[in-house]
This record gives sequence, C-alpha cells and structure tokens, in this order.
Amino acid sequence: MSVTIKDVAKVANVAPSTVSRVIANSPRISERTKEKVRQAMKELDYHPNYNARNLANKSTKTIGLIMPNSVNKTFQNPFFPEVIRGISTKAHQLDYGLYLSTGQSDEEIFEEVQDMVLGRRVDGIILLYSKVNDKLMSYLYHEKFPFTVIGRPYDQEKLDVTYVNNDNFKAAKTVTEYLLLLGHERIAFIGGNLETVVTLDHMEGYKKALMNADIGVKDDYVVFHEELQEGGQEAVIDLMSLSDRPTALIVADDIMTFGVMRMLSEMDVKVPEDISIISFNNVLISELSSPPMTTVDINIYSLGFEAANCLIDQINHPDIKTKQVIIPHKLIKRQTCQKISNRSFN
Amino acid sequence: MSVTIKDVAKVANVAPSTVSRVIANSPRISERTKEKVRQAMKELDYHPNYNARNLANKSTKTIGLIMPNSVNKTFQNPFFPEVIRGISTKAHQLDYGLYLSTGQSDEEIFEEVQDMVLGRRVDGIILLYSKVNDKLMSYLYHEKFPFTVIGRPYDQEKLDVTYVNNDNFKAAKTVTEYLLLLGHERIAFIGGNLETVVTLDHMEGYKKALMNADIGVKDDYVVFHEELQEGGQEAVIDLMSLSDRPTALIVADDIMTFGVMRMLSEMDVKVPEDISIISFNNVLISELSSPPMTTVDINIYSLGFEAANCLIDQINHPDIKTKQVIIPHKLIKRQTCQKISNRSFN
DNA sequence: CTGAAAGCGCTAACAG
DNA sequence: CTGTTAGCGCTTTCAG
Repeated sequence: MSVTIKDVAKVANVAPSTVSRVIANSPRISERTKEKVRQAMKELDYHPNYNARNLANKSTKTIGLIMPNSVNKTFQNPFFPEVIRGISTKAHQLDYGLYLSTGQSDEEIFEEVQDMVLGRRVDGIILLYSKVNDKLMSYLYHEKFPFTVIGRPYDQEKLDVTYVNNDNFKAAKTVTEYLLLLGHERIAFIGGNLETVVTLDHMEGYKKALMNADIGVKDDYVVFHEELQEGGQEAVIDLMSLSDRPTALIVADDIMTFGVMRMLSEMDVKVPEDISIISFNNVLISELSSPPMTTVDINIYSLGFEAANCLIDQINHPDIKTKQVIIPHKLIKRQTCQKISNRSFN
Repeated sequence: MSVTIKDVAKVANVAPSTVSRVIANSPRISERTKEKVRQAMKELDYHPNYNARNLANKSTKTIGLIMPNSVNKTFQNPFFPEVIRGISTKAHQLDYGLYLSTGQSDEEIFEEVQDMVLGRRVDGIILLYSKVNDKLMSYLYHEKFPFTVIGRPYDQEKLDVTYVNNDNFKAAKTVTEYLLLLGHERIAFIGGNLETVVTLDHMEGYKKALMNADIGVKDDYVVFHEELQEGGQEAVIDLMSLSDRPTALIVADDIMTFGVMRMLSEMDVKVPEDISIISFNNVLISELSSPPMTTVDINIYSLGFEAANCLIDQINHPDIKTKQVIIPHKLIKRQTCQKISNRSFN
C-alpha cells in the first residue's frame, strides 16, 4: 500500500504524532526534527491521505459547485467555464478543491446536495445560478450550511444569504436609456428563463426606463425564451411579425444574440442600420459576431472569484455576517447600435 | 454532530455492522431487519459520511477531471462544458462524483494530480486534452493509476493507454478532399496549438489529401495559432496578404472560425462566394454564425460519455485490457462552402 | 518539545 | 442471519 505517516515516522525516528505536527507546521516542534521529518517525507515521497485527514479533521477543504439542471442546455453557455475559472483561481490560492454536481434534474441535484452536505463531502457550496423559489437554496439556508449564490435570492425572507451578483436592474435600465437616447422608442426585450432571477431584474430595469421616459410597455415587445440557441431565433420571428416592428432589441444573453442576428440576417434585416441590438454578458466570442455586438460586460470571472472568496470566508468564520457583493458591469460599445435612422423600415 | 451509523443501530436495535450491511444491501440480512434499519435511517435522515466510508473502503467513487492549463484561454471553449456534460451523465448513472483540477500552470497541475493519486482523492482520472510529451500522462502511466485520455497519446511507447478519440486524420483528409472536389486547389489550413495531438493529426490528414491529389503543400498555407479568439483573425491577415490568396480555409475549431469570419467580413471578403470555410467540432453556437458554418461534428458529448465509461470499467477491473475507442464524426454541411467560382478574386 | 493513546465513522473478517 | 472486534490513516488531547 501507499506510504503512511507511520512509515515516515519510522524513517525519521519519531512518533506519528510528530509527523502530523510537522505537516501542520506546528510551532512547537524544533527546527531540527522538522527538518529530519521533511527529509523523510521527501525520501518516501509521502502524500497525506485525504480521506483519513478529512475524517479526523471534519473538514474536506473542498467546495461543491452546483450547476443548473442541464435538461435544457443552459449549461452550454460559455458563461460557465468562465465562472468556474474564477472560482478555480481563488480556490486554488487557498488550497481548496472543487467538486462538481452531476445531477440532471432538479430532484437528482437535490438528492446529491443533501448527500454532499450530510455526508460531509464538501465544506461549502456555490450555486452557479439563481432562480425563484429554489428548494435547494431553502434547504441550505435552513441547514445553516455555508453557501453562496451567484446571482441573488428572490424571496424576501432570505435576503441575508451571501451572494455575488451584478446590478442587473441597473444594467438593463441603463441599456434601455441608452437606446432611448439614440432615438429609439420601439424597444423590445428578449429575456431568458422566467424562473431565473436575472431575467426578472432585467425586465424590471427595462420597464423602469421606459416608464421614466413616458413610454408604455408593450406586452408584445416582451418575450422570453429559455433555449439559448433556438430562443433568439424564435423571438425574432415573433417580434418581426408585429405590425410595428421594434427598432431596437435588448437581448438577455450573448449566445442568444447570435441566434437573433442569424435570423435577422436571414430576413435581410440589417444590423444596426435597420435595427439596433444590445446584449448582456460579454462572453469571449461576443466580439466575434458580425458586426461585433454591443453588450454589457458583467465580469463573469470576478463573479466566480468573489463567490469563492466569500464562501471560504464563511467556512472559516462560521459566525461572520453574510455578505452581498455587487460586481460592477460596463457597457461595451461595439457595432450593433446606432441612432435611429429615418429610413426606419416597415 | 451529524447522525452516525451507531445512532441508526441504536434506534433499530441492531449492531453497527448490520446497518453497514443494509447500506451495502448485503443478501445475508433478513428482509425484516433490513426494513427495520431502513426505517430508522429515514427517521434520523441518515446519510453516510463519505470520508469514513472512503477510508475504510480505500475507494472514493469519484473521478478527477484534468483541464488543460488555462494560461491561454483554451478553457473558454464551449467544448469543455459539453465533454463534461457527457462525463457527468455517465458518472451520475454509475454513482461516481466529479472532482475538478484547479491548477493554472503545468507545474501546478502536476502537483495537484500527484496529490490526488497518492492521497487517494480520486479513483481514476480523465485527461480532457492530449498534448505531445505530456509529463502528466507519463506519470499516470508509470504509476499504473487508472486514467483515460480524451484525444490520444502521442508517443509510440504509450499506445496502450485507454483513450477516446475521433479519427481526426481521416476527418481532416475528408474535409480537404471535399474542398478539392468543389474545385478548390488553394486550400489553407489554420491549425490550433502545435503541441496538441489533434492539431498534428489534422495537419497530416490535410497534407495526405493534397498529396493524393498531386497538389503540393505550400508552407505559407499552413498556419497555427493557439489563441482561439485572436488566432483566427491573425491567421486571416497572414493568409490574405499572400499574393495567391487561398480560396478555401480549413479551420481547427469553430470558435476560431468565428474569428476568421469576423475578419473576413471586415475585409469585405464574402463567404462562401469569395472563400469557402470548413471547420471542426460543431459546438452548439456554430450554427449561429452568419452564414452558418460547415463543420465536422465530432460528437463531443459522446467523447465525454465514453471516456467516463472506459475509466470506470478500468477502475472496476484493474486487469482489463486497455481500450481505444473512436467516436464517429460527421460532416455537417451548412453554408460556408461552395464550388469555386470563376470570379475568384485576387 | 515529543510520545502514547484515543477517536473520527465506516467496513470486514471472524465468530457464533 | 447478526454481533464483536480490529483496523483504514490521520489528528489531538494528555502526559511527561
């Protein structure tokens, strides 16, 4: 079998407990013995057994990542690799490992999380999404298990969970105002999954801006779709069939925007000449659309990085106050928006 | 503290070992006691402690996923969520968990893997990439630790590792032949990272097809780039500056193709009228380019699914023969290729 | 400053 | 069919 702490102890001529202390770098061990022990560890290529250590410590130094249910293909979104990259970086710095959920349906995921929590498989959890009335969040909340949400909780009574979010309301409002300033009045909104908090926040921001400008919210101009690929395309069909076609589109997600632009180009509607588009996320490919899309950079990497940071804080200081951090966003102007032109079609 | 096997034993009025047997669903326990114990487990909401169980079992039921070093941003590629989805599905079916590497540089990753292996943190490993002369692969190979590669080993002496791959040579060859049949002769190749086995295989296939057609391989027509976004764009600049511009492009990756098309459109080169493009992977967004790209579907999901399958087999039957599985690919014809036209520019 | 011993929660002989 | 006991490899009192 593998080399254990006892083997090291034997070689170094000390007790196992001493070796353990050296690993923990206890100050109560003399430099001389430390050196001796370290020597032995190198010699034997000793690596501590995680499970034994975790068991004795009641801590695993790993954090669980919960993906949204992958039944619809949201998981395809390059958003996820990027948040994970952020999380990963922080986790690595602080010597934490990452454990991934594998469930496909909400029930499977719930089961899984329960196992993680009660089975002490992870020290804390990051929810990579946030949706309304999430059973999972309620569960973690009531178990008082350390967790942080990317996005935000929806129910009022859970405002005190730790989360990392963008100001999506504000972002959507600003974006709408921007289009308004460019002279657009017929502005449509293509949102994502309605169960998702970010969608709701976007919509509120959109409505608010319109109201402030004394422009009524037209129901026909507000559509939702959870499918990233087909979603954008179908939405376009609906919107372009209206008698008073919109002159500007606010789209929930860059990937969806690709679909939107695809469909528009099929219909020979020119962007931005005939219609302006503005989108959210700024995933890496978003600059590669033709024309390159104007979008809101939400700093996905930082969302992940901060989430890991907050979670680990929470793990280390169980009585710490919960934290709510807002990652700044930024409008990235590229080439899908322009002042409304007189040659507005229809 | 949490509820343990002893608590359950007490409530059910049996010995801890009996409870353990019920968990394992041992046939040597009467249905009556099984029922009694299960009852108690529900009552107490018992969930076994993973670490204790892993320690006693010397097995963790979790598999390690090793990402490529994320220094360059290859990880952004939607390829990864999709392989992971495949892996995840199989893993979930067989009750395996997923553990993610977090290292950023090759050295960090190597350290990490060594810890995983020697520290018994995972039962097996999947390498999500394959590059030439990979230290990591050599390590796992010599440790005789269960692992499978997505892609294939490059060195001759390691042909007997278990891997899941596409026939990338053939795919590239076919694709080149296809362009040849469309009348193209000036066909350029834009490859990915040269350290990557798939790139090498693509290149070989490309050359082979040209040779078979008695067309010389022009060095200027073969360029490599590891950056997904900028890569495509830079490559286009190089190629379009040639006096005899290519009339067709073979691009290593869909995301890169977005960059290629972006740049081409900036230069007012029309696809496919002026230049044909064919790409690899068929990630989900690839159908959303304008025009939608012709690409080779490599069945990313299956790559992951099979890799998990092979690995778990290997874990359960350590003496099983290694396996090499080839996932079929398929040319997806969309709208970026056409017969060479007389109005060929330059 | 270091050693002995108990224990983390579960499994696996070995008895019976 | 079920209970007793001894570990799995590490940490942590408690002595000294």
